[in-house]
Amino acid sequence: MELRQIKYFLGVAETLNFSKAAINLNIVQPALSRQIRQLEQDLGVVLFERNNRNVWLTPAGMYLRDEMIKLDKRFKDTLDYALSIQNGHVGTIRIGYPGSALYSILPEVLCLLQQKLPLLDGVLSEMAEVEVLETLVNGHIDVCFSREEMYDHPNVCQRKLFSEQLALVVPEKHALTKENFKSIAQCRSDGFILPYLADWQMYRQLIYGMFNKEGFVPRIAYESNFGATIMRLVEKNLGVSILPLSYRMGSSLKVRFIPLKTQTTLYMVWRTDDHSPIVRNFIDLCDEAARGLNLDFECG
Amino acid sequence: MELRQIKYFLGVAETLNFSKAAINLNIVQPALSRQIRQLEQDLGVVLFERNNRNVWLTPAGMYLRDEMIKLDKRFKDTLDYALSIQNGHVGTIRIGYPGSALYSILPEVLCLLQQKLPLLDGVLSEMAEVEVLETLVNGHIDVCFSREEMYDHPNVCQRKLFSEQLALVVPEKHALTKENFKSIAQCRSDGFILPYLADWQMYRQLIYGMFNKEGFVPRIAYESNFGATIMRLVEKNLGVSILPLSYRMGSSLKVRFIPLKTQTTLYMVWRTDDHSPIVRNFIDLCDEAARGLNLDFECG
DNA sequence: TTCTATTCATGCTTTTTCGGCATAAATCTA
DNA sequence: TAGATTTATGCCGAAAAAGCATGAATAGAA
Repeated sequence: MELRQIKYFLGVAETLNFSKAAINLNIVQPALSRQIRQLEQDLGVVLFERNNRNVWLTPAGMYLRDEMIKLDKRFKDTLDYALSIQNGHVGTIRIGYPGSALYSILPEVLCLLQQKLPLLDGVLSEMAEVEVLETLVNGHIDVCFSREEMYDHPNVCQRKLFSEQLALVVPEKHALTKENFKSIAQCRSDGFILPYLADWQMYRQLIYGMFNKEGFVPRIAYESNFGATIMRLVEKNLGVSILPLSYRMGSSLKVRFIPLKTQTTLYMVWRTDDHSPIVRNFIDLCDEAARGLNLDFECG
Repeated sequence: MELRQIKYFLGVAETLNFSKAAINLNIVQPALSRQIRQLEQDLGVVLFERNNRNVWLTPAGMYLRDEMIKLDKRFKDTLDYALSIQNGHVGTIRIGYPGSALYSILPEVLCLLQQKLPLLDGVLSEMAEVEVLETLVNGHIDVCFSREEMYDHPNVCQRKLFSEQLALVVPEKHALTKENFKSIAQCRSDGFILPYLADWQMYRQLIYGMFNKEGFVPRIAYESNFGATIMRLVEKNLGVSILPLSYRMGSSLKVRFIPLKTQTTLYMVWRTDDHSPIVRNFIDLCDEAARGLNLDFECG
């Protein structure tokens, strides 16, 4: 018994006429008659009652017709789903990200994911920038966002998503404003609230490079890897900070963002040996999200 | 894509080894490799990752393996059920019977039906003996029980099931007992309660033959086609009756059954042109029930 | 390292199956 | 009764599948 014969059976069951069914099935009538007879022998079930003039279904034939139509549909659906799995449209992707991705690319990516790959589940893990790489390499996540360059790392690949300005974050009552701002050296006497940054991190060099250029060493009032915490401390007059400008989007606190010249870049990172189509699709999705990103926070 | 290829796929998925799977499938390994490759091309889905040494399933392959096992089971179940339909083990049989079958063969038949053909639904219609034949011929029922001989009827077939004695039914306080009973002529002065019997009915001839033999014409007090009604009237001293002895089984009324010599035969009847396997199975079942019937009501 | 055994893939040949054609047999219609 | 329609059967060529021999790669043992 073969699927071809079942297809033929359904063809005959539809027209109840071997000649016409044969035409629909693109074979000649004798071939069809033989295949149906073969099927009946294999099954041990008489599907059609027929004389030299008429054809009709037996009760068992009617039952089989109805069931085979259902099975055929389920079969096709199953194949479609398997194709979706192969194409990376179905499954789970574990995403690691530092808090600084939360107000820029991440919501856009998740919206796109919902729209374009609704069968793909995203599992989100927020973590400090310093943890991101190790978590990825250890296989606890599949992709991550990072502000670190790691083009020379052998086990991971990286792609630039977008750049944005850094901003000085001061309490609302602070004397410094966008208008009177000239240099962060004006905050020389303020305490700084900065994320904990390891020596090897490029982001650390980016931040501290700014201080060096202006010729002072900032006083560290507090360290925190969580933007929300940092902004709250700034609001409470406990210091000033430097954060990516997109943080402005998620804050209703009484703090002021003063854009700086310096840019920070967000990257998308994945394991070199991970050829999963899900990861590939997700990277493409992030690319698309980054291209569509509106970074004009001034007007936001 | 053919069922053969799916069978091969499941074979390889089980062992993850083309050579061993080929042995299990009774083909040579190159043939198996080619068929799997063909299947992968047809589906557009890579089922196995393989190098020259190892084979393992892709995610899509795992999904398809699990789903195909389920589909295969459902497919086989469907074919089994179709075979049951063909063999008359599944469906509905409409059974007509006169009340006099109710205490003898019918319960036995229904028990056997439940045991041996649990997927066969019996639809019961009690009706007067005079209606049974017409209802059958008109196609409102598929089989019926009857006490009439109709071997010469062109449209129906008939088979004898069993014979039993007739009995005189008298009120408990009636003077006549098994011991002092000699002839129904002793009831010459009693009113008789008999079913309505058309002239053409053999059963009528059977009953009235007894009266003729004893040389008297019974006085008909009441007519009823329902045994329960007749017995109740007898209990209430409104007359005596003649019924098949098996009625004793279903009665807790204050009536006495006095066995007579005369026998009555119950037949099973069906339409000549009805070749349904369900009817055939049911007839066989009734035969079996009749053979196993315990007619020794004396000891019951 | 080298040899052997195992495993999957490829090329060629044989066998089986399937489809096409001609036609028979049966039945309905004019 | 003749013609049209429909299913079944016999025969043949084409296509597909299986078998066989062998190649290529690799893991494991000597």
